[in-house]
Amino acid sequence: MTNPDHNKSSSDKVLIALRKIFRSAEINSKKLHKKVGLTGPQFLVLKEIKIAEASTPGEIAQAVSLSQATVTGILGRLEKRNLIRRQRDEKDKRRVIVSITDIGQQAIDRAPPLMQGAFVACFNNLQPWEQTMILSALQRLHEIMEAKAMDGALSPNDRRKDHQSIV
Amino acid sequence: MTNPDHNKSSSDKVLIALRKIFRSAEINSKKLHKKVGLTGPQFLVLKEIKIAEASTPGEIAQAVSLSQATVTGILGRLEKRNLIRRQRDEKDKRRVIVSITDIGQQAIDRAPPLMQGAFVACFNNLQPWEQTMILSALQRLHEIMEAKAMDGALSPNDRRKDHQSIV
DNA sequence: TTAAATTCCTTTGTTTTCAAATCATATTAC
DNA sequence: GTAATATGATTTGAAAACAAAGGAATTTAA
Repeated sequence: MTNPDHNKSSSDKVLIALRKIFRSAEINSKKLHKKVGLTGPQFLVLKEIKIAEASTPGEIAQAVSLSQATVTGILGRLEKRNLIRRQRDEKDKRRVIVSITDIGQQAIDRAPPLMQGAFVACFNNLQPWEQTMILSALQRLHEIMEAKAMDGALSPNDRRKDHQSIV
Repeated sequence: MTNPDHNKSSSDKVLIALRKIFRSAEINSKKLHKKVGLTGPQFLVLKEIKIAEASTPGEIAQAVSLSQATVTGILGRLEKRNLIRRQRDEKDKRRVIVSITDIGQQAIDRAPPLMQGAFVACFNNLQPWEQTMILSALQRLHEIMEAKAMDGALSPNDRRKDHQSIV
């Protein structure tokens, strides 16, 4: 049967764990969409708009770690459903000011209990030290992956024949 | 002046950290595509086909933790470029046997040093305790995200149930 | 003051991803 | 032996994600 897990290196396991996490997140996002009407990324962006009062696509993109192009797409979907509005900044007409509508407010107020239900609850139930540990592990991992994204090729000598790169 | 960490909760930070990791992986995948001609998922699937000698879309999907539909899509792109071939199983005509071609072999042999080099190298340079910490944090996180409805549990290895999270 | 560079957003094109619907084939039940 | 069910793959439809190219507006430089 597949997935013998033995003879896998530590880094392989990390990548596999990441894949599973992403998959869980993805599947859950779809479920939420059916249940609440908002996908994970939509919720994330909408929430950012709410707490920032008003913002621009670029700022939102930075805040949530998405590309500007991606945010534009999400914004389009949110706008089509009147959850947000876009207005050209009068002072600097290159900029677009994004703000949340009443409907958006309601959506975001209604969503959290459902959204955060399990994950946030579970996570918050962890001991503080464990929360901290998870967070710093993720941040460390991100550092490593950014380093990797930078150069691309490095040690060609290190040719282990097994497995699984790139999440 | 966005993103002064606002009033983000610990779980928010975890989700953001995950987003950043995912983003790094995504960006890296695109770079690799330009350099090697294979995206991360394509490499992953192709490699699985190689080591499994021959397999079916369903088995591949399980092995790499992707849905069958997703694998079908990737397979289509790989087949179009003659990196793999598909043949109907004569015994059970519902099944499709996927196997790697010579061209696919070459592609996969050429890719690995570029694909894995940096991440694996960086990760392996960490102290063992740090590797362990990262891995267990990820596994813990995955548990949390998958937590819920552990009712019957089909097979011991394959537990996909109900999840709730965002990212 | 006009031309060039920069900034900000959107558009375009491709890939990845999923669920749900669909189609064909197998297996089981009656 | 046929009808119901199950299984495996694909198609469809939608969202997400990126880079790269494009259009407008602003800022800088000449």
